Amino acid sequence: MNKYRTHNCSELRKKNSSQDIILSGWINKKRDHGNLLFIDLRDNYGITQCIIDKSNSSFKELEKIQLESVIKINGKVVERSEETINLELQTGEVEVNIDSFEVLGTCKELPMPVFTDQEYAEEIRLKYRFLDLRRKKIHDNIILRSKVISFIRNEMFQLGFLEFQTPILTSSSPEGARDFLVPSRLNPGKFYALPQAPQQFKQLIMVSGFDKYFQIAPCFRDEDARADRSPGEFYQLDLEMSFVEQEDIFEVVEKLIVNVFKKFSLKKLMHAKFPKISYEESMLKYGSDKPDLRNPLLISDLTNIFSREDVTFEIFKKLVKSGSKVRCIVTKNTKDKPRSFFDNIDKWAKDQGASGLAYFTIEKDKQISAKGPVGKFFSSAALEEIMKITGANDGDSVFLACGKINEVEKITSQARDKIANDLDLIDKNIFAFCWIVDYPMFEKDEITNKIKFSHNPFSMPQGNIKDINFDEPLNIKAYQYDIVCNGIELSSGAIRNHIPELMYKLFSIAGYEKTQVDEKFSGMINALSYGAPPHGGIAPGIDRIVMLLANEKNIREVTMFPMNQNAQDLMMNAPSNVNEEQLKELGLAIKIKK
RNA sequence: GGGGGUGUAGCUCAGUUGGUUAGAGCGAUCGCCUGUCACGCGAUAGGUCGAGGGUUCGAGUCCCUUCACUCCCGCCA
Repeated sequence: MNKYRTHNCSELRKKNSSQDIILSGWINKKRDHGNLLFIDLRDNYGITQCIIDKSNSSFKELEKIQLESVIKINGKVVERSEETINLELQTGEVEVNIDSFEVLGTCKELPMPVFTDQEYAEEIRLKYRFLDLRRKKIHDNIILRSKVISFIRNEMFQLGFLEFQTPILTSSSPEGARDFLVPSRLNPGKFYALPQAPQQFKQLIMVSGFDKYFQIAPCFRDEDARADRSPGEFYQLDLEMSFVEQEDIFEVVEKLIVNVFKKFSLKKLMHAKFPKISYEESMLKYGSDKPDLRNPLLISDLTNIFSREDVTFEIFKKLVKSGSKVRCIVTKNTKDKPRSFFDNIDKWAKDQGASGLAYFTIEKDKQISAKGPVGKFFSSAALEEIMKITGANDGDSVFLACGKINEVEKITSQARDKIANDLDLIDKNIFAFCWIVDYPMFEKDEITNKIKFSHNPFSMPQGNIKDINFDEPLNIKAYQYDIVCNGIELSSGAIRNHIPELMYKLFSIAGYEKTQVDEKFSGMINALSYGAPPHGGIAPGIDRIVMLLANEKNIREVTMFPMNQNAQDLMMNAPSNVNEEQLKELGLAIKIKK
């Protein structure tokens, strides 16, 4: 028999009555009646109420033990009387009469309470993460994470995938995020990089003939944090398949995602089959390549309206003439909303750094007219045209933004969220998935005006390779795709370019010489010239999937030991200084800019 | 790198127009209490009001600087 326990803290039931048992756990709560003491004993599995009174010689001693100390209890299970049953506990029909106890681990005065629903500052939570993790909600989130990952593993094995590990110490690559670097002792002055993703390795696995690979892969990117983005490291379900087309990947991943979300959440899926939206359409209708499809508001383009004679909104007309775009959002039946509703949105837009959102409300008397600050600039014929384009009716309002295309896309995208939240249009009990497809292979860098890869440089361009017009690279689309759920980018993938000549060609468009490609991607470009199968894959973000399933807005709520926003681990004190000896061995000197 | 929010007891927070000795709940310590499950009652301890500077007869409160945490922009193929 185990010396610490015969049962865990959620096991005991009526049928155990009058058994002598041993429990071990943390003191969750004490209720001290002076001559009678209740102790809620907690472990990973649950809570059991234990009881002792002054007739027991260890009563006084137990009374004084701190909450969150770990104790072992020898006692007898007894049925509770009818009126003292606690239905909120799984073990609530019984309790344990304590015979004797032993302290296994004492607890100092707590820096923060453990048994409470109260929220408290993240700084202290992270510093005492081991206490924070005892609290029910986050404890359950972490257990959920474990279950989701093991479920995914099983599904992947059943689908015929093999799990492989890939190196953590690898080489730095151009393109993409900032690398974390690790100095090499044996090769002074040289550095390893932590992988931003096992991208090249998984392609090499395909070249090696393994056909279907997956890994719950740690990925490292030295970029600034967001609520849904850990600084430093995160996990992807990295997968790759040989001899596949885009649709084959979609089928596998969509099935997997649907199974995971159905198993671990009660929320409904908005679409049984994920809709496919082209990048271009998404940017137009949602202003973003990660649209929240729960949000019914759509964006329309009204640029052409502003070249009409009967529209006299001169500020916009002038901007349109010099190449600006006008986009709008229509809100249904908002004619009776108070002025403050509209002005708040305009003010909010200005706070976001935009020049504001003009608005009017469509009214119909004998003919169509527009009310509101800029309503007078539109003739009824122009308004009818706007109604045709946007599907607006009388009683609806139109919010307008004008500016360079990127600016307009950004502000209308944010305004979609803002207005939908203000009007409470988003159903929180739904998961709305979609595929974003047909990404452009290249884009123009705003600042340098140079052509660069818009996503993954290893993606396969669309169309027949002989027919691709490389002279207009901005028109080349790629077999590149994302999964988006509720406005969160869940994964990104592509059919890969496995043809070395084509790879050189594309890299040359992005300004890389052949020799540079050979040097930077030596492992892969070399491998592709020894018989590479057509292949493709995708990498859903594990942390974000669990975040959605746990209904959390912050990724740290589903991460066991997260770093803070400045990429510091407050519990382990990382990053930290190293001593001279270590630096010397690596041939490094510290030069801190002030 | 830039913008917003927050910072008062171990924890969560209140603190009026700038005015006496900065308060409450939880926690801690001590005492009372034999059926609680957020047990109850009483008492005690606990404060660099994030830090520095300024205005003022007087600053938790007003001004300037700065630090920490957080949210957002940039960034994240």
